[in-house]
Amino acid sequence: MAVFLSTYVNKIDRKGRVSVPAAFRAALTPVSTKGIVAYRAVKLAAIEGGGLDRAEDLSRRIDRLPELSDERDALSAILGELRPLDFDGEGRIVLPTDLVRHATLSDAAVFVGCGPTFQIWEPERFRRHQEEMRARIRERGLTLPPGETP
Amino acid sequence: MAVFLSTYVNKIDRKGRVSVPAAFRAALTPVSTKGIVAYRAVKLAAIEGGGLDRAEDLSRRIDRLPELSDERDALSAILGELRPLDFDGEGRIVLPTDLVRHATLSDAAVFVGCGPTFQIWEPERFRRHQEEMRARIRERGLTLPPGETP
DNA sequence: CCATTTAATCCCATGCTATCCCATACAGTC
DNA sequence: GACTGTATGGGATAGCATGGGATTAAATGG
Repeated sequence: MAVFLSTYVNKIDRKGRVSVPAAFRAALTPVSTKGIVAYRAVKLAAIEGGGLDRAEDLSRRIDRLPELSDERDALSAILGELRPLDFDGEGRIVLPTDLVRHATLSDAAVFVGCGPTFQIWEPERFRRHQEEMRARIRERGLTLPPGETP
Repeated sequence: MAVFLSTYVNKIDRKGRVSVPAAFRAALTPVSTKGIVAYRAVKLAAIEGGGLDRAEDLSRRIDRLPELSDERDALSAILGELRPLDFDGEGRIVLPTDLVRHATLSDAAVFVGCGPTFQIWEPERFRRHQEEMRARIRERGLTLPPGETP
């Protein structure tokens, strides 16, 4: 699966278009070179995105939850939020207005790599979020899960 | 995994390029000879770096945490900080401006081997830091744990 | 069912920046 | 003292982000 790293800031033009960073486009798997999927982040004022294959992945994972469970009902609602967004000839996407509102985007968008997914933030909001996360790691002494032990 | 040792001082040219010490490049594992990853050190005014395989490793370990968990949200913010930096034909990298600012670099960079990772410092800052660390060992009477006994 | 307006898509032009490529200096080695 | 590899500098080039029209598709109203 694709791995998104690093952070990029791109402009949103008056038509609502943004270039997806070339590095992110290059990271997409061959099955999803035509575009990405985007949806409102559940707990953050940001847009969450990933390759088109992520839709399938999410669907499969939710399908593992017990049927008729509240948990499943809630999480499967995410699937309805997924927006496939195709690139134009220059590797740009058009951000749907409701996603723009959810992330309070105006004229610039920060693309943040999160491994198998990425996030799209309003610059100032992202700066604050990043500081908060850094502080949380430092103060709570969060540590990484260990690597594989075969 | 790669092992970085010793200390090297290289110049930063007006384009922001620095040669990664040949010894460090040689220490990289075959899977990551194309470049390195760099990120702001969490507790120091320095840049931390390692092989590209380190990024994959981090991503894989964070991906083990359940999605939508607070812990994952915090730790995945680290991935956005990771900058994959490719070598040019001469083994140089270009340091992103925000990393340069974080480490207050200007025209020279000190590469310090720290085993599986390395650090990049502004020369004068590094000198002070080094003295401080030596003093801490002396004053607090810090000791090394013994080696393994198989 | 057609006409008119609106919105979305495609296509090309531009400036910038990062990347490539070659050229030089310098040091250690044989 | 010639040679190899490393560090460093600078010009040329290609890729990328961005902006603006033109063309097409969709939505709305008659």
